[in-house]
Amino acid sequence: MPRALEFDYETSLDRATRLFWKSGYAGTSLRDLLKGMGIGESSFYNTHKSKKHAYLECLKHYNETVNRKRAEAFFIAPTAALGIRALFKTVLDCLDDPNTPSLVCLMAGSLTHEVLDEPELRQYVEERMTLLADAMIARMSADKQAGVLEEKLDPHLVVPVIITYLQGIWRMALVFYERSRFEGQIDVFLTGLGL
Amino acid sequence: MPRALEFDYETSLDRATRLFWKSGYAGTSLRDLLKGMGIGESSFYNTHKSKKHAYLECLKHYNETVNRKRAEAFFIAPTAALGIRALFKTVLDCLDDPNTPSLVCLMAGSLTHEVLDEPELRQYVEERMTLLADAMIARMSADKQAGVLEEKLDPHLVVPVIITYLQGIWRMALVFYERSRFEGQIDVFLTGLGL
DNA sequence: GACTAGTTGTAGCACCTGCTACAGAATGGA
DNA sequence: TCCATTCTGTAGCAGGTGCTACAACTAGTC
Repeated sequence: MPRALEFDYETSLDRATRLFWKSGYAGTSLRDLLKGMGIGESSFYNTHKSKKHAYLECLKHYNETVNRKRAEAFFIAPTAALGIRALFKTVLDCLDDPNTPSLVCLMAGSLTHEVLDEPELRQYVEERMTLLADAMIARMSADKQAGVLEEKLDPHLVVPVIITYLQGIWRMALVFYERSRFEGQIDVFLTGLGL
Repeated sequence: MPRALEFDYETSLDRATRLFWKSGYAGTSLRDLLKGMGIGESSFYNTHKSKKHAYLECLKHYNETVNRKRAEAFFIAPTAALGIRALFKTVLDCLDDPNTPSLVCLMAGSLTHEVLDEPELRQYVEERMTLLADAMIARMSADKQAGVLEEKLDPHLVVPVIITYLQGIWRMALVFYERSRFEGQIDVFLTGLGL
């Protein structure tokens, strides 16, 4: 091994993730990235095939850190219903956190032409969203069998509704955000669904 | 009047709108616009101060045509509840229409940093969204007074929930769209709210 | 100490971005 | 017919884009 990397890959990736998170894929130029990551073009292209691939790595990193915590909040809760409420709470906490780079989740922010038009990125986003949906569906089904959840509730129908609403929240927050209002609206939404 | 415009302003604006609608603000270059509109840079900058202002004009044009029909569907319906269902139907019809340039409403697609960071654009989007919300709230309040709508339903809480869900739909459609599934989900969502 | 394999900084490529300057063309009124 | 006024096409600017070529550097191996 003739020469070691002069920068820490993990921290540079974390910085890149925050940059993409803040301004989106197209809104973050390569120069912005390099400056934020603290490396030069050579180092960048030695570790990332292209800007697109770097973005994909950032998406993965984001899922393994930020979204992982959200998923945990869901799974730790004693019931699916409480888990979903916990999940929404993490979203509001994120919106409130002054440390958060942006009012859109990086994954939710990837639901745009510019990202979805790239097959590799699209595939990953689709994959991740189905993964989340399937996990929620499984959890709710288990609750139903255990008798904790109303029998008439169809997880295959309710879960997509929840995810859709979640996406809506990330968009609305960009325009109007006020915690108490959002809390009230989420409550109306979830109790309506019977959760 | 020394010389008349050689192109029709309205049709050129309509074409521009469809281009922005298809690929978003940043995704549509000035060259794309000119080509699609069938005019040269001189003509463009004689009628539009800048690309940003042209986008604003397109947003207005979109609201006066596409969104106007949606609003009409809402107001024509005998009750607010039916109006909201009619509104959702127009959205699904739009998603199904092969003539539709994109699976995101131009207004919903404007809920991005790139657009919202421009003060003039942001102001217009905010204004339009509050306008729609207020109209829906007023309609629901009237229905409540008339005894057509459940008393316990709070329009100021329910309407934002509906709009949030609407935004979510426009995002989810980019990833997974299937009419029958969406119909089922919308029904679960609205009946949950008591509509 | 030479060799080799890897990393780094610099300079620059070809292309695209929104936008402008300017000459030429077309039309009305005097 | 000349003028003024407006429109249009062309050419090009200054700056930004993602990316690459290349020389210099750094380390471990022989």
